Amino acid sequence: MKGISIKDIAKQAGVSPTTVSFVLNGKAKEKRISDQVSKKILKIANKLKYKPNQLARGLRTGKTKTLGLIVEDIANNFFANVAKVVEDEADKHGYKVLFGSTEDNTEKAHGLLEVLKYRQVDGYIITPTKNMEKEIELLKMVRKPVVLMDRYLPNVDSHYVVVDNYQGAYAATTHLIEQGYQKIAIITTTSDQVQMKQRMDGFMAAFKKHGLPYNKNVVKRLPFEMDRVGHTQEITKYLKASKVDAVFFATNYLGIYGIESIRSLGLRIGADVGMVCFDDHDLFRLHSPSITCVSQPIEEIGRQIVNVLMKELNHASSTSQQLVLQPTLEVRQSTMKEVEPVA
Amino acid sequence: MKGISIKDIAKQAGVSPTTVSFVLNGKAKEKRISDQVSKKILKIANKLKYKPNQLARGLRTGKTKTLGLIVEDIANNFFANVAKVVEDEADKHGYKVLFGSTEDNTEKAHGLLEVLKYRQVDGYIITPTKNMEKEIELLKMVRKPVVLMDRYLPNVDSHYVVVDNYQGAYAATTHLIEQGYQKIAIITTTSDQVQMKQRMDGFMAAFKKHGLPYNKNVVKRLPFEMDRVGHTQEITKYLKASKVDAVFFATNYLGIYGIESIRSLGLRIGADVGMVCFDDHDLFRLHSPSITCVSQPIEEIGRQIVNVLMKELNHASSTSQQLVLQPTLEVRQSTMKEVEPVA
DNA sequence: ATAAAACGCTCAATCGATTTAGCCCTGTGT
DNA sequence: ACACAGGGCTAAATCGATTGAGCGTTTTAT
Repeated sequence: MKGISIKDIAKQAGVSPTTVSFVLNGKAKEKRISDQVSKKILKIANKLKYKPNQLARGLRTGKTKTLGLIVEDIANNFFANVAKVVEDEADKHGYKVLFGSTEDNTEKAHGLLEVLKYRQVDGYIITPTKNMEKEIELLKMVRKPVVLMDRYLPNVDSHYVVVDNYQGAYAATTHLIEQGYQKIAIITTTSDQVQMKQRMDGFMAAFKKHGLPYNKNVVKRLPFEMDRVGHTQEITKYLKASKVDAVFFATNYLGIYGIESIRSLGLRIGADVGMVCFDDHDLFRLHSPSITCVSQPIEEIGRQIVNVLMKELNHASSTSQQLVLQPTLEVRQSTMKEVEPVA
Repeated sequence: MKGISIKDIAKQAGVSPTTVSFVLNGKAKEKRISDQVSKKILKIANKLKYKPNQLARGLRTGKTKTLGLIVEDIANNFFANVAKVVEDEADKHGYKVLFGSTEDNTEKAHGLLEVLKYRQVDGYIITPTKNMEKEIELLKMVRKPVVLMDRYLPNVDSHYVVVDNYQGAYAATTHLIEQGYQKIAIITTTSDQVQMKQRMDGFMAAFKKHGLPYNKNVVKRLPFEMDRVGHTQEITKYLKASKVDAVFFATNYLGIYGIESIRSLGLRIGADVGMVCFDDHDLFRLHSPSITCVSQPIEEIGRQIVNVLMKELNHASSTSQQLVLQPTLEVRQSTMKEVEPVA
């Protein structure tokens, strides 16, 4: 079941494999191959539908034309959407994508990197977990392009594409305040990764700016590993105990659990408890009442990630490309104290 | 930045690369390598953290330990969730996954297959588009294991893992009828692929069984390529014109568009228009009113897909493994004519 | 005692493409 | 007439692992 190889073409054209390789790699001019021979080879290659064996090529050149995509959770709406854009864009450049989910677990992330490394992927797109500084540095050492996404590592100088988490959270919180909510809380993860920290900071900044009393009770942190039931129970418990009148959920899945929790308490979203969530979702758009959220420009995130990576793959730059894209606040019904008629 | 190769180990152990290869591939006994040498090699390999170069190995053996996953849309909730399970399971067997979305477009699917082919993936997981019969047959010819998912091709004898679309649709429709809805419609895709056809058939069978008048007006078909706006407009138009009192949406994204449409008409889901959707979604669970749906056993689908594929990769069987898993009807508020108090 | 088998390991070819070094030929300059 | 410079192409090494054939030594069988 062998495919067409460079030898087959060489044989048919009556030339050496070397010549075929030169021509097929566009080095005909540089290597002074005559036009006649070039054309003949091209024609035959076309006729035979020759496709270079990527393994052989990779073995020789060290380039596999493969990217590694390590996300937190490929089943999550945000990451799945980014993955799609990434795959699409990469494809345009002739790259394929290997993927894996970390579940925000350092061990899993480590395992994924390990595998991708000895699969010799050319570049990495990584949603880093904590304690990944060393591994990222290591990749830099071996000159493998890396683009971090969704978050970055403050102590590592690397390329990254993220959104302005601070501004997003600040705008969301300010919006809640301006809508007249008084006792506002933030529900976030236990993780102290930069994107979460920035969302916290944006939240707090809005608090300060408007002179709201800030204390540790306004923050509820929940571990990523906890399951759905655990999350909703914890959120429900917290909401019942703390008597807040609005909540900022720091990620999309927390927002989803949050909706469940608020409703299980018999409270009306918007009227009784305002809510904003970081990251959009079909669910937020269509929920009644619809959920105000900080929407990330997914298309652009994906495009830029690949963009940066391709630039690096072609000619490594000395300075890190660090893109901070602006999210948009999608104002919906969950932040209206007066209940709007359901559309 | 070369990695550790078999040669390095050979040198350190004072043996030939051949011997190292034998030992590392568990052929020590078979190839009569002494225990001392075996152990020494193993120890050195461990110390050096040797990982075989998959490219070289693949070039020689033709096995890449890579699977190709071709889905309709990786950003779709269902496929993203299956992808996650697949990646996880494949990983357990030492396989990595390359993925791509077809958008249900034959050309795109063809392109993906082409790429995966000359990337020499060992096995394929495919959500086939129409007119893929030839390509699947071709893969069979070259003895590449293929498992179809979500749907299969009636004219091709292949492995597949799907759900019982007929039963799912039958149960959903019967449920609508039993809830007292009279003018029931189905909104589906223009595609005549088997999963859609079976959902249609299940729908119609329930109609017949209960003596409901069936005519072509109860069916509305929409093309996959249409965008959100187009979909909602068309659905809205149809609902307004046809005066149905319940709708069965044949896929999750149609259901999502359907919710938008029904609401834009100012109708109450459940009370004014009952609805059921094939395939579950967070949105359906949390929507008010919550949406009754036919839920697919995603975990098991993913596990079985990999399961079947691994069996084939180890020893090709002569008969096709064709798994039809049972979906479950999740009864929720969207099929209650009396409006329940929103929880 | 001697051929045959068992041991324990290695040589070298192979997978398919890339790439360095270099061969032979023709034409130009002197 | 002779060196030298391209022009046009190829041989062979290389990437790292696998594998069929085989080589020298010792043990077993007859």
